[in-house]
Amino acid sequence: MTKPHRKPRRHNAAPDRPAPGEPPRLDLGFLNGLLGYMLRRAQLAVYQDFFRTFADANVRPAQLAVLAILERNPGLKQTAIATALGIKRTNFVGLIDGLEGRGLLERRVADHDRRSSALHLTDEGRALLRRLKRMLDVHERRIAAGLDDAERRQLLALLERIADISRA
Amino acid sequence: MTKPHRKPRRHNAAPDRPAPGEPPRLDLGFLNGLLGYMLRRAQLAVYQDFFRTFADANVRPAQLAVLAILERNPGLKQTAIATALGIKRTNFVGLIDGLEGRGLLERRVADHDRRSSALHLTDEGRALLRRLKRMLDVHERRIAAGLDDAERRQLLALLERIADISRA
DNA sequence: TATTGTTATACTCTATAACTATA
DNA sequence: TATAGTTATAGAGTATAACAATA
Repeated sequence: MTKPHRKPRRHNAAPDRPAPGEPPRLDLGFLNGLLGYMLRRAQLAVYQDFFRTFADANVRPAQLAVLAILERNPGLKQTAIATALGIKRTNFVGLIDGLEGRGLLERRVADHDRRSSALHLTDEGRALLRRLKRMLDVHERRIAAGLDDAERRQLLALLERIADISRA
Repeated sequence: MTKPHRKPRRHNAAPDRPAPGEPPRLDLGFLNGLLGYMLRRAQLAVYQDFFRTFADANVRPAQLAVLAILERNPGLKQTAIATALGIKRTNFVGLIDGLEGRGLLERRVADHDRRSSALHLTDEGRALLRRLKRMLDVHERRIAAGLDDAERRQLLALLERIADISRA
């Protein structure tokens, strides 16, 4: 998956190449009409817009997802969030370290189980989240710009059915 | 993006944890109803099925895409394919090395420009492609299992409109 | 014994910089 | 000067293994 990773870091010499407006339109053979291929292209376009939108706030999709879940479920255990998001708990550690280091959330020893960390948003985290929700609104409107409300809802419903094939 | 990377390599001791059927169903807050979030989840499910389907053939999505384009456009230059797929030419080298090393395609010095490599499928590449197309058929039917024909076509159309926001 | 959080580590994907051989 | 292919390298994301503290 082509993830637009970061803002281009400024170095000292000539880059690989400037992206020339559009990729050459050539016949993609049987790729056309494949759900997997179109899904990937759509996801890529959305990620592009996401990174552009949240560059200032320096927030990545997984980070926003954590904040969103935590807003609704204060005190949730670290691993519960990780599994809900499909992230291995081992990779989740660094993600939470980052958010905690920025003062957006804090780990508290959980009641009744001193192994687990219960996560809580800080005031600063809640404040940032308010700002992020406004940015998200802009982002969402931009990527759904070509769709009317009924189409947007239908796309969401169809995507949900695709996403659920794994538990069929 | 959570890409199912490889077949689990067998090591010598206990793994991180067995994935227990389903992630706990908890309230995801404002993530629900977001195009970007549902798109990611759908893409993930499709990738899961793709890797499962093509594990035997040991073919990844980008590799299949190259073979598909090459079948329709024999002799296309390396960089033309790379840009069409949104892959940087610098990262494309290894991909083509792999396919060439497996005898599936070959690089030929292009007529009129000895800098470029014109890519051509070998007989072996064409043979594998026939097999891959049958596997792809199974894969595609599986991920679209919950949709009738009209729904599948509509999903493709909606995805295409999302994918095109970048060139708006 | 099993689970939570953690560190260490490896592989893949994507990115930039710089080289070469051609044009 | 510019372009095609290439190498080297770095940063994310995701994977497994193993350990300490706790259950």
